Amino acid sequence: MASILSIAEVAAMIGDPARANMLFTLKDSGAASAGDLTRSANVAPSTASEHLAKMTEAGLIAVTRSGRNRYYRLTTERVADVLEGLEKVAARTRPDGPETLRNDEATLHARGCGDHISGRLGVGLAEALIGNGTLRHGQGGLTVSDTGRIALNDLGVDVSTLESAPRKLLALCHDWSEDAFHLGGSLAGALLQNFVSRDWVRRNRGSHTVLVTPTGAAAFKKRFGIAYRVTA
Amino acid sequence: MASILSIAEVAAMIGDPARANMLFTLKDSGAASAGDLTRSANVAPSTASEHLAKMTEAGLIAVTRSGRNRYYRLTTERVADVLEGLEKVAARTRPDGPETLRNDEATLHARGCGDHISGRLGVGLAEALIGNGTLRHGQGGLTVSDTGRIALNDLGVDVSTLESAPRKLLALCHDWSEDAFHLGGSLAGALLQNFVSRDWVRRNRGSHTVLVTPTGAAAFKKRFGIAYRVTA
DNA sequence: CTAACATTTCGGCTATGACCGAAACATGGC
DNA sequence: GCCATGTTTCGGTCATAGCCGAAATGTTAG
Repeated sequence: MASILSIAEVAAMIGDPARANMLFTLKDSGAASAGDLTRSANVAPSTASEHLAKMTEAGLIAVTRSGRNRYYRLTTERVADVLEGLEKVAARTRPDGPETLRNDEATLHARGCGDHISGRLGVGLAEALIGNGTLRHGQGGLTVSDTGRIALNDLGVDVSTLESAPRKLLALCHDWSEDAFHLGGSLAGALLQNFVSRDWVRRNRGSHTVLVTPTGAAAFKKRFGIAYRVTA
Repeated sequence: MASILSIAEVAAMIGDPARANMLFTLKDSGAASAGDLTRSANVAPSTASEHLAKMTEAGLIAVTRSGRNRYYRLTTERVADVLEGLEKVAARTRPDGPETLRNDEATLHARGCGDHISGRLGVGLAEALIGNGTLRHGQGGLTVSDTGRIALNDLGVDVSTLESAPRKLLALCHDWSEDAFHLGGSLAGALLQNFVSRDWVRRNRGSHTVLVTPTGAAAFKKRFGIAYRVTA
């Protein structure tokens, strides 16, 4: 019979988004290297290493070495069972958790020229990506720079694939709500898919709006300098 | 499909010892009042109220009112399932968790006159209970004072029941390890049972020693002024 | 109506955990 | 042997969660 304290410690191990991400990656894939899990959780290697050490020490995961790589896996099926159980419980509680940003801070909608990210996120993204050189505003319109191509690929957006499609890659559209220009085109759509898969934003069913999560707000601020305030 | 973030939030809800205590109390008993859960978790009413509000908001528990009491219960069987799963996982990981106090700081053993709590805990308890008036050192030996009786009952130790048993209620025995007197008798045994159930101490299998947990160290310091240092 | 009980709210305090960059260490490829 | 890659360690920063007491609020018993 485990004590309340040790049970709480196991739950707390799962109770961090980065660690939870890693645990689910391991549940789904069976095993993964420290590098894989670092990218999956989107944290610094040092952060990932510390989390992996904690989960190993807590007995949730086990490690084997293969060359320079360390491969991790869940220690038992019971750990996987707990993750599934938590997933079921989480699915039945409030879908956006106790703390969310307000609804109308980012919108997604489809128009003639493809997906758009409007609102503060879309405008902020447009400004950030032009400002940091990812996108270039040239004579031929908006284009992706060479270094920008690499950065977007690192983020998980394959620019070449998007370019070979018939849809327009990039567009700047006037955003009446922010009185500025926001991002449109298939790149905007791909970015948004990426943000959804990272749980930076969540789609609102039956609406074009998306919800920026606290994790997303932190990521947008850090990566793109887009500031959001947590609201009640 | 719940997001990683919402799953981590559910797990984090369980990942606090006070909240976990309340959740398990509800799992075992079906329903309990806020006051019951406050005592169970051994926190201040304000702390308990805040925890209950969080778990309610997170969808883990639900509340109904009856007069001045608020009664809580788990919202679904899935929550109970997760708690059981966590219990199984915790039972198979390191039983004393990543951080414990050293083994030899308290010992429990049975002698001719009944249970003893020796070592620092036993000596500290004896001193504290005499010092705060719970126990009186009179001509008839060591006795429980009237106010001490109430205090012990509040702690969950039923002194009357112990007194009606044939075993010796109280004894002071010389503790060679601390060169002082420690507590013995059925009251010592009942206190120790109480501490185990609160996860303030844990028995070491195959040994008379017990382990003082960080929670226990905090409680002993606060309630009895017995200082422990957390060790590696 | 008042006192007692149950519970909540709020402001404040403190410990701690997550995060990271830089440096160090381990391993493999050339 | 050197360089690149993967990973860990360590010192430091900062946000936040848990805790509480005091006061406030709600309900009931007398």
